[in-house]
Amino acid sequence: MATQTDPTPRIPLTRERVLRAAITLADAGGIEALSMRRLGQELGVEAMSLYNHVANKDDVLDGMVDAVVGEINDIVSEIEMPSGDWVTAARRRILSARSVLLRHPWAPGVLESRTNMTAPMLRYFDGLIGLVREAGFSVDLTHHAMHALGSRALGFTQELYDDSDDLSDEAMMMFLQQMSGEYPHLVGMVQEISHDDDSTLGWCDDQTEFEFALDLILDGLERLRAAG
Amino acid sequence: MATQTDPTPRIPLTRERVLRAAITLADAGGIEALSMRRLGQELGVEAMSLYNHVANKDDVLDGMVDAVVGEINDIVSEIEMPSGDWVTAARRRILSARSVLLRHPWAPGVLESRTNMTAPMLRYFDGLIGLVREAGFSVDLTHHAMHALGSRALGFTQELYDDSDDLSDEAMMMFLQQMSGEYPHLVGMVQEISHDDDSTLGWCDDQTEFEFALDLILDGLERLRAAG
DNA sequence: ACCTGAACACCGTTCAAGT
DNA sequence: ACCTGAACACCGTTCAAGT
Repeated sequence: MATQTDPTPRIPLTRERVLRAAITLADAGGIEALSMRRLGQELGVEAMSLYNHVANKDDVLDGMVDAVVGEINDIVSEIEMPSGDWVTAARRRILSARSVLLRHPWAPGVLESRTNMTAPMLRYFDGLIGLVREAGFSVDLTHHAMHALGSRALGFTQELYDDSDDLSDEAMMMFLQQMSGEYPHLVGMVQEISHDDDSTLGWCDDQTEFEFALDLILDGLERLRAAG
Repeated sequence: MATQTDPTPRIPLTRERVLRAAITLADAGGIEALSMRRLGQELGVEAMSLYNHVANKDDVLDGMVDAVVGEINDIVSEIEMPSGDWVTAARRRILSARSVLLRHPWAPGVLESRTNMTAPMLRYFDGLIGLVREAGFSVDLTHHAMHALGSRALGFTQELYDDSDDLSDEAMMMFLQQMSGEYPHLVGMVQEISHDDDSTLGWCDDQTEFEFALDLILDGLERLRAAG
């Protein structure tokens, strides 16, 4: 008898495991799929047991964000930096951060709902600040730069319009025809753009638009740096 | 007898009144203070009665956003436009939009949570698109410009860090001292900036930072237009 | 036509009770 | 030390019943 091991020994619940399960849940079903009860269920435990390892749901969300930003920091720290070209260096960091966030679509929304900076975020921004300071940015310009980049520094911007469930091409054309009276400039733009493009899919390439705006800002900042 | 009017005749419930009450509630207590039950209570009615005038809570949120964007459209349509200077014209529109949103602090968050464009938003963007097209923007540059501005076109950007409940000056200095080892660049920046500034209040002026980023983007776009 | 009360199916969180 | 069951105080929403 004595200490015969259980046939399926229960892995002990830890904060780590809770957060990992929460991220998996959110990755798969979106953030609205994440409830304390569902999370407990996923871990084979009652929801109330979770409170032995996390303070509350906000603590879970904080932990999830920290894990994702930690993932970003891991990648960024391995990037080799071309010295003397801060624009390329910053660009690489930011696009790397973006690639991580694309795997966690819920992360931007949760990130924006947290108002306090946590250690991993401080670390990320400390690195970016160091980069531009080394490139000769004044303290003031550095400060403005961080605000101008905002969430874009971490690789995301909230889109105001989601074209993921857009109309078919024919339905779209009919819709535009009807709307051209009220919104002539908008409809004109959409029609011309979708005409140029052969793709049946959405007419906005988020990656292209993100990079366009990023380059616009980085170029502007470089101009201000050079002007002194 | 007959139709003697009630001493306090009840104003009939309408969608309009429901939305107005919802906005008042959110302006005063934040968006988390808005529940269907609280809203009914405010209107002297059971929560369930609201469903005779709005489809559901999402419909309420949609209506609230439309009302605010409508307010923006009203102001923007009255602005006189200096012809031939699209940068100034766009700047005025956007800062006007911002001034409206500052009176409805809940609006940015709700705006971002809506993924479908509604009539007032389409109208706002149609106007902005018309403005830059008239200034000689190509269709492609116009499209990029709208994405680059993003929510900034409507006068807001989500800040990643809220310094509204910041530490006192002394506490801040001690905190920075402790953190300078881990985040040397960040701490260095904050220390230098707060040293330059006499204000005891938060060290970031949101309005200044918003305008800096806006001008950076507008100038970049103007450069691309001119290069053309 | 509009409003209500009761009910349903969910939340996050507490607390005393179990082992 | 950790987990549980019951309970509390909230949600949004439905539906049959009232007037």
